[in-house]
Amino acid sequence: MPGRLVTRAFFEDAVEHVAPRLLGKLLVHRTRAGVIAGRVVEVEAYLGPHHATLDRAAHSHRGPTPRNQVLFGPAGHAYVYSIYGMYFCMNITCEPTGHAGCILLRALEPVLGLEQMARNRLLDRLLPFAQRTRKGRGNGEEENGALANSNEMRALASGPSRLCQALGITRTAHNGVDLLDAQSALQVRDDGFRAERVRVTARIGIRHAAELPLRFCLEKHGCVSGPKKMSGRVVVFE
DNA sequence: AGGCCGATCCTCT
DNA sequence: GAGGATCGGCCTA
Repeated sequence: MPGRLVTRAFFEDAVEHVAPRLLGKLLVHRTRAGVIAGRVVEVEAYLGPHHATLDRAAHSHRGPTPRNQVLFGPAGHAYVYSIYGMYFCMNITCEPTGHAGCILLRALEPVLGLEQMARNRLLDRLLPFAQRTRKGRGNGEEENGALANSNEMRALASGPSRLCQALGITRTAHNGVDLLDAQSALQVRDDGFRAERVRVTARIGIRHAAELPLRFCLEKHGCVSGPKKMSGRVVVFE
């Protein structure tokens, strides 16, 4: 398993604060077929109903329901829901118990298990690419900008439902899972990667509260989803 | 590069 | 009964 487990305290903070810091962390899935892992390169924050700003795009904005109850529980757990009858999206719960702030994972850079990702995504034409790629064979410490920029790499896990499909994340198997437990099949880990330039923009694909600047991505990273031309502003981390 | 469309079904009102 | 934190295919330019 690459890197080290992230701490609970990291996620027990205000969601707007945690979201940009989550960029660069690893989402790791231990499966029978082997370890599948990706680096978080794009996220969106969703505000709980306790927040001063009402976020009508958040699933929690009218309070707890059977679907969203995980959001009101402790930080560092997976909230996985199904959408459009055919896909899943995954969030990570933040803030103390009772506060429903969460972070939607929107895109990963494939790091380990690229061949399994291609199979899970039903992209058989990408199997040769995944086998050829160093990272796919598991010795993947090296960062290769050209590879991260390739259409093949982007096709694997750029998009909230694509990344769930690539890692094999489903609601029945993973909703409510503790991502910070060494026993869990699904974990968030830190391998020392530090984000330098983070772009902040409006969130994608929502009707309500569409103007809030709550989408965060690694600046100029080839695996970020959505339009290539981006507005918003860039924040430099030291 | 960007816009429109249909698939498909769960959730909440 | 309506709508949705999407995706992939197909269209125009």
